[in-house]
Amino acid sequence: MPPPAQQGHVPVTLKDVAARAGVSISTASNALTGSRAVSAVSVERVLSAAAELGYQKNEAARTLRTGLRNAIGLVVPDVTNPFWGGMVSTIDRIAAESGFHVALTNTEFTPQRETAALARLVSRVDGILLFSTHPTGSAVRPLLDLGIPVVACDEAFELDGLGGVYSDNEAGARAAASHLVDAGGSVFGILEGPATLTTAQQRARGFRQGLQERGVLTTDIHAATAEYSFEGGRQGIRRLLAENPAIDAIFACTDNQAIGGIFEAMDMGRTIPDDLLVCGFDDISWSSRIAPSLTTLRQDAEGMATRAADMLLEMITVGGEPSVQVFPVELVARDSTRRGAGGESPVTSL
Amino acid sequence: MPPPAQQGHVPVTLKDVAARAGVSISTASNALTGSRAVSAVSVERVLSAAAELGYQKNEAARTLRTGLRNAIGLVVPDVTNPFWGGMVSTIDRIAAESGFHVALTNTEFTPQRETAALARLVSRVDGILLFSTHPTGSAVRPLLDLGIPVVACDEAFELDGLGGVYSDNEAGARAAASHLVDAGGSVFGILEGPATLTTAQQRARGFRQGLQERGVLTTDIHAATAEYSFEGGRQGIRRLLAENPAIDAIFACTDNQAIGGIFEAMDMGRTIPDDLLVCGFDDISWSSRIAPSLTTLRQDAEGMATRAADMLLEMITVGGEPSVQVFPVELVARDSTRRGAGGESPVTSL
DNA sequence: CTGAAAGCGCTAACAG
DNA sequence: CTGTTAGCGCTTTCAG
Repeated sequence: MPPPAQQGHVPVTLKDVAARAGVSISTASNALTGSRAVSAVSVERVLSAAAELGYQKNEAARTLRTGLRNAIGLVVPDVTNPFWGGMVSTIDRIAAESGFHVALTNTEFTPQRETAALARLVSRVDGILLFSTHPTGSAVRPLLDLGIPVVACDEAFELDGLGGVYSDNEAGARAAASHLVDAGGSVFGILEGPATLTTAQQRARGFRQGLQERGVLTTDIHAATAEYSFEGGRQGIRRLLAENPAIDAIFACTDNQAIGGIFEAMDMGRTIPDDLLVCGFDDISWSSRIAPSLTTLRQDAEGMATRAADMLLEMITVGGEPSVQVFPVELVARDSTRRGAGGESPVTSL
Repeated sequence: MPPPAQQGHVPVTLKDVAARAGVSISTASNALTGSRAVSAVSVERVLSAAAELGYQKNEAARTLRTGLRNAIGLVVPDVTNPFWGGMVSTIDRIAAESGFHVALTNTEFTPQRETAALARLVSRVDGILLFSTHPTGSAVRPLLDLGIPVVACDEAFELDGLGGVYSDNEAGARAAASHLVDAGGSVFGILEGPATLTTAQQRARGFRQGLQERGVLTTDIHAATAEYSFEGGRQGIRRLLAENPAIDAIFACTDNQAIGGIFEAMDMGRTIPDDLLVCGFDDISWSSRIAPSLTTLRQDAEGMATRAADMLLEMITVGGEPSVQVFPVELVARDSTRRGAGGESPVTSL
């Protein structure tokens, strides 16, 4: 009968396992990793020795030797927002399937935390998935020079050697403009996002372009800047409507803003969609739940997260080349822009 | 003039820095870490050499030598749910302040992913914050035996040596019962959670107790099991109301369920709160946004996350003892249980 | 205050 | 198929 399994705080090393199995350290290692042929008997003995001792591979030692950390860094602005939360969930699942773990940093939109996270991650992960809110080359260039694969996601980031996975924000926003004109809008408000966010810039630009194409005059377009949040939307729309009471159609850069805006507008006595049309961007799950349900541009969050994770893992494991991929978005028309008749939710791909 | 800074994929080691600074490796190390007194001149030379070469400390080597990983594992069921998302955000902030990074795993409520995550985390982190949905000692006991600090959070988990941070679920649910009776409920429905979740058990038990204390007969209490999600709530309430149309008050174990339930009930033609009173649990941000706003039991998510992270970091860094801490919850009465007059949102601490 | 050297646990040559 | 051995880069004795 074998002695009792190793307990307590003294770590069990490969040496212990080898000794108990009566083989050399390298045979024990190879039996465990399978990187070299080992006789069935030895494998069996090593495996049971490891199990009896409760052996746990020391990842730090393996990393030091091989240079592989089996970890990816994930830098996002706000996991509380279901748009990013869902992507985090997808990425975590894919990483886990490949045996990678995810080192998460939530920056809360601050450049300091983003920069700090990047610096901290350098020597701890094999690659980084970056949802940047302050895309400065100076923080990312060094990573690339160090040979660390980086894939930017959601927020566009132009840099040589950087992978990218984005939505077609401009096309989506143009479609929003056209849809709001069709729905009966005549004086327009834009709830823009913070200036550092490329998604905010692209969506605002696309929306203006779209209105212009439909012949709307610049004097009938008003804008306010607001945080990418429910509260940001409330405040933004309050300012917008206070300064320009004639506004009868609003485009918000995110659903969170749009929903905050809807609630604020209703509190101000507006009726949606009759007094005010509202269109968001993202299609978070809550958008179809609130009343009135929110017309929005659906991003393929799942698809983008999957592509970004796959691209990064390929860059890490087989030296895959970074590429830039743009995902189409689709207009989901709901009650917030549907005057008169109710009905189903038609979806238009762009 | 010094040669150009090191670029490219060849990693810069401490040896390189020491050579360039003209000091020994140990002096370079001490200059960087400050663990031993070093002359001002040497410090200066080492620091500038490190900066010029773009030196990045190799964390794996440091970990191998010191045994410190400066990482905590965070295992949660669903980051998409703002209740957990918010806690993840808080924990990440606190960890980052102490120089720790967070290895996140999203289990999506599956025991396999939880077990796998725990196994993968053992040799990669200094401690684990566990939001378990399948609290089995067999997965956690080994971690404790290995000397890895573990703090359970949200879902109660009884095990020697395990830290714990929980809400007082029973007291909260009792308060919900009393509140629903006061609000005019007479036939009650419970939207229970999955049986493996201790929060679900505690809340259901507390609610039944509370009803009993108020003299409600067992025959007037009906229950259905549902996932902790919006869709789970929809389905659960549909079954509940189909089988027991007399139900006029519902207690859901989570706000997500409650909100799904409200929407489903309204789709079924019920008016809330007049036909049906609804009370949730959590107080996620959306609960105050929907119409009718949701009466619920507010958990101190921020406080719990802070306490859990602090406790874990103390256990890791100064050998702090694990303890079990229960946070009070408070009833937030809103429109979903307020028949007749509208008004503000009174809050009752328990 | 500084340097030389040991060694953390593992993998991957390099011999058998 | 197996064993011996040389480090991966760092921190930390141990000697000056």
